[in-house]
Amino acid sequence: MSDKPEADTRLPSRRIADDLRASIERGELPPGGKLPSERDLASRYGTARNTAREAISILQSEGLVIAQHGRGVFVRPQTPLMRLGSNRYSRRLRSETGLSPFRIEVTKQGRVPKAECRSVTTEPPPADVADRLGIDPQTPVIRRENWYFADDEPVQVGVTYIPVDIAGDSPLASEKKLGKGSIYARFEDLGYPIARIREEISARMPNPEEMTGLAMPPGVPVIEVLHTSLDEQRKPFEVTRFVMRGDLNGLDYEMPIED
Amino acid sequence: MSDKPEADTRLPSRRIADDLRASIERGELPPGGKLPSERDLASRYGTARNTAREAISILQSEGLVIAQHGRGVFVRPQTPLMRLGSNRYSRRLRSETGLSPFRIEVTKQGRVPKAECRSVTTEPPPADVADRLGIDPQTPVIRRENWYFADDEPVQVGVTYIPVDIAGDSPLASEKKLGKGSIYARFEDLGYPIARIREEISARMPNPEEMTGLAMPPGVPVIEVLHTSLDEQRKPFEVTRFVMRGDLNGLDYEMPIED
DNA sequence: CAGTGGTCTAGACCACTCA
DNA sequence: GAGTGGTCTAGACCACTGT
Repeated sequence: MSDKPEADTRLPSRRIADDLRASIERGELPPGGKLPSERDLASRYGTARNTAREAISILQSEGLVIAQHGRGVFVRPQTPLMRLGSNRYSRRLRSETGLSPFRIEVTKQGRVPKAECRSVTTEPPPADVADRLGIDPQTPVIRRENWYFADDEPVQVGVTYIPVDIAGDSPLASEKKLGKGSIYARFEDLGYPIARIREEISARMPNPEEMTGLAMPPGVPVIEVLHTSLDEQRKPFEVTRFVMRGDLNGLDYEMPIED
Repeated sequence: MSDKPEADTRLPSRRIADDLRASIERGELPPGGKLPSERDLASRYGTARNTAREAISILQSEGLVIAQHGRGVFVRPQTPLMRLGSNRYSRRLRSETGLSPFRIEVTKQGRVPKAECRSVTTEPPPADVADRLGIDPQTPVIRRENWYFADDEPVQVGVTYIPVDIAGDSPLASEKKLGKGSIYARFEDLGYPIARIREEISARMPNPEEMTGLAMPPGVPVIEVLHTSLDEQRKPFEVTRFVMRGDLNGLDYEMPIED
């Protein structure tokens, strides 16, 4: 009856993927819910198991589902993003709470924050960092590598580069605790109050090291932020490269229009 | 002789992927260069073709290579990113050049910019947009959909939402040309000079519509920017959601530290 | 036309999880 | 031990690109 039934020209793998995606979007498969097994899908659609598997890998690359060996394939639960804001650097926030914005954000989500300085070394900086610092790429600088966790899950890494003639033998150059307030309180001690920031943002897929280091599920990009701190004379005194899991982090800037 | 030769415990597909990735990183396979064919790799490594194919799909999901049907698999050439900056909204830049920052950036790269307003409608906004505008999600607003191209390649989409009581029957509410200067010149005409902006940034994999609309290669994320324009009383008067190809676009903010 | 990637089949064995 | 995903094989046919 009615229209002539158009043949479904879609490939079997696409058809399975489309059906599953629709189920997810309609909410029939809720976040955290379990998809049918590969063997199940294959027999239901009358295909080989590999074809059902291909369908799932499409959804995986879209970041919609996550497979767990021996358990099943699950709809990726939507964790609310941590919103790192431009107020991250606010002096008032720093002194009022005594907490870093990272700790505030994570705590707000009911998770337990942890930050850890994994290494402090002296070495020549990458070319883009040297450029932002306005120095020669051969000149060694202090390099501090920081890891940030929520409930012991790694969520971002920050690598900070500081010219040696600025850090001197201050706490910034040593592996010991930085002391009260954030790293920017130490820069202030040294006569470099933070007055302006520049943040260059890009998104890309993680490389294998980031994939394991940040325990990234497939189908999730990273956000890379190249941060530069400027003092009142607009002189750069510190550059940090942040790499963050894109499924857990976001950015939130509010700023005046200048000119 | 020497050490006992440790067995290579890596899976065949990983081994092939690792070898190819190393070749790319060493520059033996330069950007734009062609990888060996799948059948080639399979026979070289003594595996089935599917295994070589799996290796390539790993590199593809890392955004390192791009496959072209009937031609081969190629190392993804690195196009320089367009850096959209906070100066995007600068009044001075607007009046000095008469060009939008998008046009300036694309032209700087030796490509031909094109912007096109694809539709202007009136409808209820998405929940997050209504929230930023401080209005009820049921209230219809003006919706303007803009597409941006470089050399006729789509690079980003922007969907702008404007409360009806602000747009009125001004050019903002019609499909006609907006006139000299950018859209912000029109808001200024209406008594809404842009004084501050808020930009909320996230990264994710494209959904199927974005994939086709922006002609996205696999293994490339999108950057989503939820932009809010505020007037001198910090009243929001416009929200735009930008979705940009992550392999062609980046952001560049410079701002003062407030407080 | 030959060569390429895209999709699929029908099996197989392994590693992991959970009752 | 039953059920799950992870990997692999050895084929097949198709669609697309080049000459």
